[in-house]
Amino acid sequence: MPTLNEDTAVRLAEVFHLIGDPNRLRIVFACLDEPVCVSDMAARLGLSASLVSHHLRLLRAARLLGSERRGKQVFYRAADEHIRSVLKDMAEHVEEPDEHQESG
Amino acid sequence: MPTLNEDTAVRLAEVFHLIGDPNRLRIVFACLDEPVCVSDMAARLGLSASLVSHHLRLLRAARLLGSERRGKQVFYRAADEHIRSVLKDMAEHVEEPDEHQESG
DNA sequence: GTTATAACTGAACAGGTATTCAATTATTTG
DNA sequence: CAAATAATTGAATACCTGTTCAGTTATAAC
Repeated sequence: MPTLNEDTAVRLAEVFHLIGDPNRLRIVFACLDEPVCVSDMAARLGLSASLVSHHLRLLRAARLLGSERRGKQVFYRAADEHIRSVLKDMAEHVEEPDEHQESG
Repeated sequence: MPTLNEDTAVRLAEVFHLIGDPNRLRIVFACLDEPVCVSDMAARLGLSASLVSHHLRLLRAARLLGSERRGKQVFYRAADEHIRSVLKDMAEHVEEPDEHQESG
């Protein structure tokens, strides 16, 4: 994997930028395995519905989440398997102690 | 993987935030497989040495990169295998067409 | 129709941050 | 020592973004 194409870098970075916010990351995690409606999400995460909705719009626009309306409620869920994989891998990295490195 | 611990979310998001900038992402990619010195990196990416250095400091502080001085030059390289895995997975996600989703 | 609930939207604001420029610190060479 | 190259640092700035608040739209129940 050599130097990264500038255009690809921008698109990739956009995705990382989105999950680079704690609340947005928690939102993605919340609907990783099952669809969750906005109000439940807000309650579970202790955030306002407005804030959650703002974040959901961004996540959906980037196709990280998909949405489906059921009556008055709108359910969101993680889009695909890649997201799951990425989050799991990165979680491992964070948990890890510090081997790998010769200077800080 | 249920709701994400708030503290873990913050630390995870910090990592994603770092590679959520196009230039920083390209920097990580540039030294993914081999150590690269700052000046080479700057030249290759078309960025000032100062800017690259600023970004490198953040990446190193988060232990995404490791550094090693060789004479006048300082070489940086990606820290471990997780980074590679995450970037590869996410690259796939970006390349993918749009299956998965019932509403935009 | 009205009322109630769920979600979305826009404006506004505070705090954060990517970038540049100038100056400074290493390290090597003459 | 001085000169040259490599890299780091700090301040300044222009831009971006997460959050809140108030208002609006959509759906369901009465």
